[in-house]
Amino acid sequence: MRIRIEDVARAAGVSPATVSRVMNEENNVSESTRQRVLDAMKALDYRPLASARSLAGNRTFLIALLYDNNDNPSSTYLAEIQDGVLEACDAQRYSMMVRPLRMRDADLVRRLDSLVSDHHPDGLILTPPLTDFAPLVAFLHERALPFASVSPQHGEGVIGVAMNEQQAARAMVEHLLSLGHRRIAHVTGLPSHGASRWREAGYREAMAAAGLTVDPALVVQGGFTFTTGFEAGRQLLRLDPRPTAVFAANDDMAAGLIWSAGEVGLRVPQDLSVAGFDDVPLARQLWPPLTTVRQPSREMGKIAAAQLLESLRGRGTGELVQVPFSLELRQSTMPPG
Amino acid sequence: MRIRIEDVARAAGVSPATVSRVMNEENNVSESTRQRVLDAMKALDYRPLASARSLAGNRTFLIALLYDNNDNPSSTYLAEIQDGVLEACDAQRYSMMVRPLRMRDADLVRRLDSLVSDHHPDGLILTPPLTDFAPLVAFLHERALPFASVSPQHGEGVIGVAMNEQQAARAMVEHLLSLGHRRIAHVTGLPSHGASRWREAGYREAMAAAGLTVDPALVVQGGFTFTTGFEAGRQLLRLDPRPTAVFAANDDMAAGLIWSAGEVGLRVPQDLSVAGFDDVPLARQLWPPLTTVRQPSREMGKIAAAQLLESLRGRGTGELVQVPFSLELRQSTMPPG
DNA sequence: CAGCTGGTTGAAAGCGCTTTCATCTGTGGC
DNA sequence: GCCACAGATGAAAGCGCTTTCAACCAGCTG
Repeated sequence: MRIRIEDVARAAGVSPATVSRVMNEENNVSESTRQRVLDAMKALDYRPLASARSLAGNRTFLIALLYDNNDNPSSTYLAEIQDGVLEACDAQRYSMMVRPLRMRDADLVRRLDSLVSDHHPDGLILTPPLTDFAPLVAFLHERALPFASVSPQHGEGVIGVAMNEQQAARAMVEHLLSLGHRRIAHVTGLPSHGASRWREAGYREAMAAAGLTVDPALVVQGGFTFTTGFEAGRQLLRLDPRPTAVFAANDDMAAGLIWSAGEVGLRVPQDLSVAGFDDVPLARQLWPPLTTVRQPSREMGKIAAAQLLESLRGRGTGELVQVPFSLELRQSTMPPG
Repeated sequence: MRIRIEDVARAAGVSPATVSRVMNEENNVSESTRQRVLDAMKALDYRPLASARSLAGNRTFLIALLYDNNDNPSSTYLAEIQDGVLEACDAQRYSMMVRPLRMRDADLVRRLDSLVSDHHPDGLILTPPLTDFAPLVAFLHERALPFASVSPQHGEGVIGVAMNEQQAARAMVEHLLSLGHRRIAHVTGLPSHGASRWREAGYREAMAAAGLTVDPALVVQGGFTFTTGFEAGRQLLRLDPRPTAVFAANDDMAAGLIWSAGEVGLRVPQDLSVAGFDDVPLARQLWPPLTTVRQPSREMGKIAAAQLLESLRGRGTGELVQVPFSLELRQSTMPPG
């Protein structure tokens, strides 16, 4: 019924061992043999049985995506990362499993342990804020499990992918400055996230470079959610003088800001410019469409997975790939009235 | 190093065959032996190697979650389903893989075929709108692959989970009627989705039961996204007389409606009541918080997976489980001014 | 030209489980 | 009290790959 390696071997006139070598891209097979085997595999539409490969080869062709769906409000962001990872896995016939974890739970490591012991993934992908959670990272090192990180806070010796968020934030604030804004507020995210710190640093850097001192009242702590953005907006719009522009650390909070402006009868962007960060689908769905920093999340997931898979094969550079950001200038920003 | 079945057998004073029988919950093992084996497994913290079980037992302990991330705008909904499925898998030591597909792509079946041929999942879970996509379902039947559906349109002989959406929609519209609204508009979803049809049917049913004829202008076609809700709102609010309440087929569109009201200076709920469907996190994040129908997506994912796993073991009832809905009455609705 | 080397290839022994089949034990029917 | 029989258990043969090890075959070296 099922085509086995033996069938391919027979068709190609070689031994199963040779077919196996071809499948695993070993380099001690002569080119002519290699071609014959590849042809036979294609002709028979051969699909190696994953469990047999795993059992004999002591690897699973499985990677696990870890995320915190509790401290990470934006399921859209995670969904995009996941899609990217899947795409990379697909290309290499790996499969992906996912594991939601909660940094708050005391048994995070135990849950991770059970994942690892039960399924033996060949490697893992960490997403923020898990990337820098010490107990988790320590566990992975202890078990010598390869992993790649998406946007880790500490990038030394880590493989994965990152974007220069500080520089991106600075560029966005410089855009607001170039429109003529001077009283620019900032709503931060959760302090435990690198994203929050980088974006605030970029904001301060741009302001300082423009020779402006930041009024402490203009920086409000948010939590990456619509609601926290909404509340930060209420607080900022009560100020006198009011800010003419607000840079929010993510799009969800920017949406909340726009909403709070509407509540007190201010119009965006005529009375208040609002800029966000991430470019989630919501950004284009808002009214007015949101000026924001585009973070290529899907692409980042794909790169992280590709980096991991490369390193699993003992190839690859094992570095932290930097992806470029871009500013999406839409209708939520304009020069101050 | 690793504890194998043989080690457990030795510790329990039985043969590996018996340990295997205990693991697989076969019923031809004496109770005393069973206990001894279970104790030994626990004492040694034995974790059977999945690939060995798969190879010998001809099953993979793997299920695949299929979704369409193209025609299904709400990544939140999918994320919740996914979490529920994971929870059920976890409990039974199954693992889950995910596969995004696009109904629009001609090669959907080919992509599914490659998933099945490469990974041999023991079963699948279908989410809307894939649940009723004929080529997909036909393929699964042809391959005799077990599957469970979440909210299928045709429930006969299908195992899975569903909610009576029509009844829920009717209840929501009845709530609006009870507040005193008479001119109630409805924004539909994508016509290919059962959700869209059921919700509209519930709306019409409630209106008819109240003895009201539905002005055709009050029913606007949307597409489940914020933007389509926003545009439907613009259209509805231009009507004269205006509707005093709108029931949107999902929360995203309800958010768009609220936004469109703001644009023309109408306040929700004083000038316009808005109700949604699904109760995604956004519903609570909006201002005002959205009155909506709670659909327990996470729970539904969990139930679908549990049903599938039961049926894989040859147990279970193999039916379509009905979950209850509830109305979340929040601040976006009030009696007409 | 014998001996060596390095590159190719195949035979065969597992990897850690499941499952068949045979064996063994205790039970009830006559 | 003996035999047939059902239930409980173990021995052993795989499941479909990978990998070690040995064999083989040029092509060189001295």
